[in-house]
Amino acid sequence: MEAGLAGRSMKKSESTLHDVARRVGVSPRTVSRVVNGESGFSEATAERVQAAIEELGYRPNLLARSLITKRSNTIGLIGVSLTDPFFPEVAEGVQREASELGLTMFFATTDDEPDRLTAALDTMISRAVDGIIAFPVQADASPLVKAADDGVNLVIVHPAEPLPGINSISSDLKAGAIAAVEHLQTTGRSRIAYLGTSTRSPNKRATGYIAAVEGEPRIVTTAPTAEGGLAGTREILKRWPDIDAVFAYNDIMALAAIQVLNESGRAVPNDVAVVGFDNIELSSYVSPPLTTMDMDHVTLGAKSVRLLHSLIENPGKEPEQIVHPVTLQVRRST
Amino acid sequence: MEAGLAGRSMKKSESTLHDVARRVGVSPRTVSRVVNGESGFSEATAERVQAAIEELGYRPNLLARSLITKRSNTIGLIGVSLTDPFFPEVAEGVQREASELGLTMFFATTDDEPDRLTAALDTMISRAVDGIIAFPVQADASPLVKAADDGVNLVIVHPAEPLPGINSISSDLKAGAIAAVEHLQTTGRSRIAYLGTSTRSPNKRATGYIAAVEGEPRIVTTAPTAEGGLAGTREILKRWPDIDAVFAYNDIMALAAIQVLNESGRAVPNDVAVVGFDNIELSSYVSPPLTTMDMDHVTLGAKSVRLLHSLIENPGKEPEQIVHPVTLQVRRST
DNA sequence: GCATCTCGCGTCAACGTTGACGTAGTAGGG
DNA sequence: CCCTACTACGTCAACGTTGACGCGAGATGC
Repeated sequence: MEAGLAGRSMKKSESTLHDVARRVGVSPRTVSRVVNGESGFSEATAERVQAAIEELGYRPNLLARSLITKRSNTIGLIGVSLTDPFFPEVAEGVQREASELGLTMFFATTDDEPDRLTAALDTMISRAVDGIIAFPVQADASPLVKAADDGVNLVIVHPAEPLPGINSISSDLKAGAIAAVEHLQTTGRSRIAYLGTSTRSPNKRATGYIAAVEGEPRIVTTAPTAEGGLAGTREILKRWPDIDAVFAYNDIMALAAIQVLNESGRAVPNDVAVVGFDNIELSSYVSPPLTTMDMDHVTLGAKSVRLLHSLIENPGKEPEQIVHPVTLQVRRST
Repeated sequence: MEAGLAGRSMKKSESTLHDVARRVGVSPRTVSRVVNGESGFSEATAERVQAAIEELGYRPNLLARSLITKRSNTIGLIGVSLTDPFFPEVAEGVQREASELGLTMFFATTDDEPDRLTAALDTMISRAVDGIIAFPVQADASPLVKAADDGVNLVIVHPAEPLPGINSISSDLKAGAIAAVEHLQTTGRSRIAYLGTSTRSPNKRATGYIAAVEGEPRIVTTAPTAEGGLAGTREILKRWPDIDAVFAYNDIMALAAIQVLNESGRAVPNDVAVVGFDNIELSSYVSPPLTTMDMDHVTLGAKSVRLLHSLIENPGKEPEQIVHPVTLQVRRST
């Protein structure tokens, strides 16, 4: 209501509980009760306090609140890089679920450098996060293990190796591989090759393939890249020219396989069916669109928040290792 | 050194400056000085303090520190969704630069809902961020304007419309369009059509095209989607069958254009050259790989952090509108 | 009519840190 | 020998909030 040169950039000096209290003529403690919806105040005071809050543009200072309550309602998310194809999806799921649960999210990436992982953990812990979700990929997980031992609420998404005693959530890769092979079998394929990779020793996809395939497994291992896929597929055709299906370790390799199969005069899917793994975006754009296994990273992220939340709410809860199903995405390559 | 049932999950009770101080036999204030690298302590005490910090696993409580210093060394990043094709790149650039500057990042998405934008701003401000970067896309920017008026350090990336008095950073779309057209001209094309869209009124790309093209502009506007691209390109061919180049509003439309051109018996790039805009990932995988304009979102994100940082360090700094260049990515479609 | 309870507050201390200021002891200058 | 300056601390209050507790007034129970 004041005349003059108001407007423009009035840097509103943050007001506090005390300012509101003074305005209304009650104690700060009473304002605090109203703000937090506790009991112990009359309807009339509540209204006057609310009015004063509006007028002053009061916002609670969550730092001060957290300092005393020992709860910040924040969680941290640590990943490798947003240029990784899956991490944005995981982060999206984390963000959605966190927002749903009223949690604010810290975010950091490590580029798989152990020092940066340690640094990210340190700052987040120093900022009193209630818990941390990590999607560490290849990196050395020992800083994470140490944090968990220190009592930090921690959930690891897709740990590279099993970490007993630590909360984690992984995709059911073996079941996914079995589903892929079974899909090929039910669509009439019987000579199914596995275009695999040997980078990690106990490869769950390979295990699933071996469990599901009938007769002698046809396995070639190579690098998990486009080049590896090209070479590996040629090797497969040389060793078993009569195959009628290829199950690949990932979509990039599957696309390479399609290319080699076409070059060799085999039509996909008529002569040879191809199933990939990962459901990268590209796989729905190529011709023929690729049948593949989808890990549903968004849901994976959301689930990891729910797990973390249950840790926060139930201190001393026993660690849990959740497996998340992988679903078949049927397109035109099978 | 203690025997017994130690190990396992020793929830290390957070230690404070007081604990360290007691251990060393100095005052907390002295420990604080050592931790912050201030002056006023001897080399000997510093060493003993450091040792005690190690032993106790002391971490400064950044909430308490921020509460009193009024600086949190945190910034917030608000975007629409990580499923948006560009936001992860912006976020990656923001994260890298923030990490470089010692800033911790809050993160939130809005799905273009104004209420969620307001909510994200509110919590971040309540958590005393030093500044906020927003990548709002279509949403109503008024909550952002209000925040800026309240004195929040704010940088908007790619504001939908110019917001005078507010710090922003945008891609130089007009210059990009000019560069695209000039590239076509220098490679010998003279009858260049623009496959545009009419969603936003003063379209910078259209302006650039009109400025650079020689003779009468050939413009068709349609929806900025694959379907729009198909229909628009057919319209172009009907009206100007003799065109030798198409400049599209975005890559999706450019890819649709290539498809229609091929169907009409025109070879790309031999008969007609095509330039897109955005440099989406897909554009390097298609055949022929698409020549397009790259907005370099990672650098854009990094620059926005530097701008925000300068705001934080220089209170009262005049608002700045930065334009970031768009670069030509030549591939095989031209 | 008195004890008891509940409501609607207020008071005080504490969370872990740093800013402002004080001070004992030593060094150096004249 | 005194004054000044500096070093190496310590003390105290404050940041904005909430937990623990206290207390008077009115309602309720018997």
